[in-house]
Amino acid sequence: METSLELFATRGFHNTSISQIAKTAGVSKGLMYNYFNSKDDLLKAILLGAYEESAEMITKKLDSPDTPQEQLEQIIQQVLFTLKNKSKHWKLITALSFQEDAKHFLRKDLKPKQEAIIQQFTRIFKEMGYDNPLEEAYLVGGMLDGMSLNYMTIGEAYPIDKISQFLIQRYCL
Amino acid sequence: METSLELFATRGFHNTSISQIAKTAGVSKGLMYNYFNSKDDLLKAILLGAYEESAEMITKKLDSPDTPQEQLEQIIQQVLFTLKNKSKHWKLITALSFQEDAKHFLRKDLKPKQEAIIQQFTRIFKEMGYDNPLEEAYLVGGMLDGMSLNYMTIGEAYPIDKISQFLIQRYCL
Amino acid sequence: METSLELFATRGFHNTSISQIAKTAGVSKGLMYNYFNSKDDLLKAILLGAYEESAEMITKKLDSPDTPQEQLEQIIQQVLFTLKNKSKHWKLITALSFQEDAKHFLRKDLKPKQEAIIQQFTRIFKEMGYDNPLEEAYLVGGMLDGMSLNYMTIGEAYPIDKISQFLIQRYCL
Amino acid sequence: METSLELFATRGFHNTSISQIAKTAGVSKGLMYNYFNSKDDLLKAILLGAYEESAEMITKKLDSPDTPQEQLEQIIQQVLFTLKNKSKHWKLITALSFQEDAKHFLRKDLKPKQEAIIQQFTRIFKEMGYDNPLEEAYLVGGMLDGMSLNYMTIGEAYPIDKISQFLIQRYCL
DNA sequence: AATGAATGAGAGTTCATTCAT
DNA sequence: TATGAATGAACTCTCATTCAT
Repeated sequence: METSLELFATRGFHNTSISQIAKTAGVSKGLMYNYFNSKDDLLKAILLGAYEESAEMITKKLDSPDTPQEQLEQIIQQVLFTLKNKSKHWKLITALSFQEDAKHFLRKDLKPKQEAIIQQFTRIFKEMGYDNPLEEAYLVGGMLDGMSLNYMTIGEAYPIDKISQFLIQRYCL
Repeated sequence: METSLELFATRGFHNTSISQIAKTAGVSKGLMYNYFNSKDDLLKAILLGAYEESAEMITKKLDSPDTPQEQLEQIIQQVLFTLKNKSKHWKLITALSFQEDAKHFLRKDLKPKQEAIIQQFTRIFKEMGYDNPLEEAYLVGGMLDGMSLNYMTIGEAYPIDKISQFLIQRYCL
Repeated sequence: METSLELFATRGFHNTSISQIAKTAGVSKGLMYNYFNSKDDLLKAILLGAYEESAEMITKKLDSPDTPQEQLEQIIQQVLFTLKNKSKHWKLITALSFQEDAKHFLRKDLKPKQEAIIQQFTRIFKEMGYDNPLEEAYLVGGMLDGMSLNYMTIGEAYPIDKISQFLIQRYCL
Repeated sequence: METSLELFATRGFHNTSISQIAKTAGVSKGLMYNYFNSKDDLLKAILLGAYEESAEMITKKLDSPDTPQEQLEQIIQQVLFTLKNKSKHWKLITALSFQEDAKHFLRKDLKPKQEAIIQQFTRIFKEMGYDNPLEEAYLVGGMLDGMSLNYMTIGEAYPIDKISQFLIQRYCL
């Protein structure tokens, strides 16, 4: 699964063959089918793992008792941390979200998570006294998505730390 | 090329066969190879077309003699307009930017365009008297990217007009 | 289709690979899929051909205006002729009738044909004044089936001509 | 072996995997290879068992001291009994007899048995005073084969009891 | 005696590409 | 210019068989 994630994320799902995965992982092609019924099955297993590992990280600290500013900062830091540590998971998920056939599977689980984050943002901005908390939430949410997109495609060449630091300074201090 | 773009964008490059394109376009498989040396070649031709049609739209009005605020609004409107009218182009480009092997080709042309926009933003924010014009430019640029990402994957369910309106109101009025 | 029939009939459907057929027929594996969507499709095409060519031969002369004895002889001769000239078709069909999954397809077309023959026999025996025409029909029908079975599996070593001659002499003279 | 016979007869040899047999029989795949060197070996063992159990049944009562008519009836009854009680064995054997590569193995043992029956029939018909005892033997033998074929492929829908009863009445009473 | 993880050859199938027409 | 029959490499997947335990 690790090798698969690695290859799926860097070369794309359809661009990665089972043979390739098996050879890279140092096992036989046949063995893969002892653990996963199909290539799609393997993908699903990886995505499920990604959800449990990453999506949870993003939402786990949201109900802490801090000030709205601190909460917002925590979420941003959390997104940043997840993005850096689980970049392959997110790269894969984002890439798949462009494929019509994979969408159905992703939508089911991905959408609620996204909406939960937007709701958190909205609540926080409301507590911070903003006039249009929902719109502000969408702005910041979009900002984080855009930041992620750039980091995922460009990688370390994208000055993610400086930007996120500026974002925090802008909204939380 | 039109049919190819349509299919590549909705079904994915690897998920679309030459036969499929030919049949949809109403020509023979063989004829395609009179105009394009390979499937990759066809993709490159489409991407080049996409650049000429879309990327240009984004940058064309930047040297107009308006106020910085008006210039910023114009760029945002331009991005919005392009996103809506050339959504297939951008969907394809963005989806491909996740694949390591396609990156080389894209990077070459895509990066300068992106940097040009960031520079425009930076100049504008400097003229508007912002303290950290570069960082501010990255924020707004990221915001537009995030907005685009959401629109490309979610589609009309994403309230792109309301959000972009709010963005303009926030920065330009 | 000719090569496929040959191989399916002698080696069995599951025992014959597409590669084998293609190589024997002197074409590429890929070409097979220009004409047949799948191996099953190929089999169906062959079986349909078999029906049109053979089953028809068996029933075509049944409404001739001869005496019952002559009619019976004609049917027997027809079966014999078909068996000898289309032995591969019948070998394949009979072999398949043992496979649970092929049965559905075969039953649909095969059963009516069989019943038609039994009915012809019954009518003939009734006209010939037999006491139990239906039972007699089943006997002769079974006899022909058994004769076919032996001829299909043993081949020329089975004295089919002598036996059918005796059968005719027994019932028709 | 029991499970294998069951599966081979109903689903076909090539359609039945070792895994399937092992799972159905409740043992491990590996264990099967402690008792049989290969899948072919397993098939041979089953076929040998089939011969010992079934073919013997058919011939065992032939040298009884009854009248020819009674002997003939006994053989027919025996075939009928065997067919009904060992239908899976015969189904498998008959299905295999269509495959060129299995033939060699089957021919060796099957042919003598068949010829023995024909000889018995011939002797009986000679004792009964028939003019062409050998031909008559072939007719009745073929009749039994045809009856078996129909019963094996159609199953209970084939009126085997009525037909065999009529056959007995025809020749033995 | 018994297991099942592991292998690899080979199955059916797809598809980018070529080329005679 | 235009076709589509033909190819062959590569794909996903299956399964008989082996072997360390």
